[in-house]
Amino acid sequence: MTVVAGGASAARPRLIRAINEQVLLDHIRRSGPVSRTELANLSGLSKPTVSSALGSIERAGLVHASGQRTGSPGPAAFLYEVRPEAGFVLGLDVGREFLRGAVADLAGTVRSRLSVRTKAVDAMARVQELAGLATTLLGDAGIRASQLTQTVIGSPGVYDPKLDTLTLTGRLSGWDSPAVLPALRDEFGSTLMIENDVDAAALAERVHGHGRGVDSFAFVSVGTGIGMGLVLDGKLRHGSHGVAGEISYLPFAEGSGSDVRDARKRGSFDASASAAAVVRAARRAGVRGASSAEKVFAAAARGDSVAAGIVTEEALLVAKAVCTVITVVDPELIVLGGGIGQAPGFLDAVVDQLRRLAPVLPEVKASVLGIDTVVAGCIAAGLDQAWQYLVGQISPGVTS
Amino acid sequence: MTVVAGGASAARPRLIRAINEQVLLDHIRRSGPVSRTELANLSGLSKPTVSSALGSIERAGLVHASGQRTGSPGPAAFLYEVRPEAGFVLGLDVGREFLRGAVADLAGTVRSRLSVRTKAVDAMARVQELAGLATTLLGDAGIRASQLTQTVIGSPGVYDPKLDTLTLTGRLSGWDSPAVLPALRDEFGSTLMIENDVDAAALAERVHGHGRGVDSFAFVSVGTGIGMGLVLDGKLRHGSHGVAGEISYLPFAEGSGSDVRDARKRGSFDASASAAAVVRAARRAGVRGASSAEKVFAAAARGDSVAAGIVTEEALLVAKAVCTVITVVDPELIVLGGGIGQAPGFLDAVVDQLRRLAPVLPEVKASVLGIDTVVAGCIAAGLDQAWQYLVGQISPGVTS
DNA sequence: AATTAATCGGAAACTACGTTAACAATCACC
DNA sequence: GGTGATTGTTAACGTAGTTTCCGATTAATT
Repeated sequence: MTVVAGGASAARPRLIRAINEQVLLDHIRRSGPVSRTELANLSGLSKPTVSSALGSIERAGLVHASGQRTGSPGPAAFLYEVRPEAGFVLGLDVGREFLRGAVADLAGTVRSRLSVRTKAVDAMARVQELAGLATTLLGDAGIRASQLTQTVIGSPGVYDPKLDTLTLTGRLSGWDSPAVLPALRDEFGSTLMIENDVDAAALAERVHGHGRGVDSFAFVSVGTGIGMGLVLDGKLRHGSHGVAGEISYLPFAEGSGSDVRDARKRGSFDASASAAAVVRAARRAGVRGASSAEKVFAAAARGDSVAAGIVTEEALLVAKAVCTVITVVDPELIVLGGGIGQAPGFLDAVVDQLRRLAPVLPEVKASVLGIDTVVAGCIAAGLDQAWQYLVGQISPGVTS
Repeated sequence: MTVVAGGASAARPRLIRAINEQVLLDHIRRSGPVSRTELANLSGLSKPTVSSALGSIERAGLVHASGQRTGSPGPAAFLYEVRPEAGFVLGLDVGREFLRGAVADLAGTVRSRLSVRTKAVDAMARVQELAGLATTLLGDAGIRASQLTQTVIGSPGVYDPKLDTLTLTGRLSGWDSPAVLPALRDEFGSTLMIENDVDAAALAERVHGHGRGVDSFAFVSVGTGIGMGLVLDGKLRHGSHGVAGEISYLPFAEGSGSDVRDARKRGSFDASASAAAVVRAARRAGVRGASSAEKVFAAAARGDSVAAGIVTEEALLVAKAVCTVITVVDPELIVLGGGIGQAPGFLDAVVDQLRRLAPVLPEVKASVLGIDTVVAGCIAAGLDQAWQYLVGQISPGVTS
């Protein structure tokens, strides 16, 4: 559906060409190789119009004829598909222990993928490691840096557009220094985009996970840290200061597992509900071998009633956070992710608590995506951006 | 800016006419009486196009020439403005004690306004009272019911589009009965729209209050009940089940003032932070003459340190709710409304608490709108809807 | 009072875009 | 090899917007 927004500006005939080109591209992306006639049926446009618009798109290099379909009566139909080499996207995930990355072409095919353990001791060294990883990825994929249409870095912290800095970077020490952003821009050029890591994971969920076809959902990640990515009306919401979804700052000052030193720095909710908090609480309660949250959950699964109590307590905390999200934005779906969020049985424990707390119970699911989720989300965000850019290049002078 | 949404459909030349007609209408609405030439300059369209499109709009009856401007060289320019009689909107506010309402024309001018104290003892009697109020308002305005383009009722509770019922109606007893909605539709016809009362107030804030020109803001109302209206990207967010903004269900189970009987019915946060909870807490603390929240606030203002403590406690609760909203959606602005929210000094108390809690501090303001806010919001919502409908009628067959 | 300059509204000619209808070319199938 | 379905193009037409030009009108100037 075409929507005319609030302060609309006047439309010219070119606009409708631009819209129709986008419509055709959308269909080609979704349906793979298709013929002109099929595109006419899919889009509702007439055959001559499809031919004409497709011509522009083809001349711009975004699609190409990939083959012919025979077998049916009549001439062999030319099949058109996205030209993968029309653009490349680099996605990078900056974690505290690992750097991960991948290069994908415009069709979404991953051309190279890599994870490395970080040895960097400060922020600038980390920037250099990232640049090195990027070089390796480009080399593996056989791509020159100039061919990159878009680079997306998924990182802890939020980008404040008004201050043009990264803040609230939590466990990634030094990453909120004002020098980091210029250094990154210097390394990766003007096509660089920075996305919060959990927001990127939410985008991956939207493209590859439970969020497919869902208009509004919240991806809640509980693990080493706590965060949320919010997709409303199909668009990721960053917020006016970039802090939308920073639920580690929810004002739940639970006594039990919280650590006051963490509260100010990473948020009081993070301090009481992150993996470290689970371990702390388990140790205090006397759970043996509680060296990690996984082990506490495993103990609970084995029947350790004290550990089970810790797990229930944790489920209550997460349920409160989810309830908060429901009462504020009421999404269609909640996806739980992260080491704790995806732990076996945790989903049911959260839903049980939620039933008591929330005014309505939306769908709640555990993420089925794996370790490369953030990279996948960065790629997805980069592809979106790259498409927008390339589509804008088809017929210059059209402000859509 | 014109935005093409996700699953866009093909565009035809007619679409651009439809867009331009809307653009012209927007300018006429905003700028009052304007000439063709001025419209051409405002919109960027050429004079012949403006003349042609304006012709369609005029023939549809949405605008009319209201006069001529002389004084400058050249022929007198015809001035066009919205034809007020092209549509009428009825807005009604269903409260526990009062029913309020107003009738406005398409230009937004209020033609009649009325408040009555309700005597209804059950939901059906209340529906009848509403119908009576509507009849009086129409009579006062000299309008027939058939001339109403849109009727909007602001009411406690939320409309669940999936179940087609009102729920969570809180203090309005019987209002969530499944018979209410059919009865209302029977009385008010197919143009009836139901909006949550706090959401309506948020819309009023957007049109007449601090929300003017602000893209994303939250209107938080604290008084007899607690609620929020959330405007994101210029649009009111209802949520998938209609419960977006029902912050009375925030999982803050504060011990002090809460009443367990209320918690399940109206939400645990309502039970601990509504006006009734303030009075309960004040009485327990031994504040003399604490018969209403106003009196507790007045005592605090006079220097009663115990009452001041209650007020601080209340400010902390509200700040927690606001902090929650910030961490979830990060709006540009928070507007405090309602009897407690607009109480003198309360704003500063909340901001003080917020500084400690929230990851960022957005603008926070107290509403300056009065008792007719909900009605004004209903009128605003109805006018929007009426415009959409009437614009759709100009050139039939265009799916925008 | 006559002339000048500015402005308004519209008509003519042209461009951009999409639609329908007709058509030649092609291929599977009988 | 004929038949029928299908593909992609061409031609004619309708809608919409733009530029250019022009007559008519009015205030300001001479």
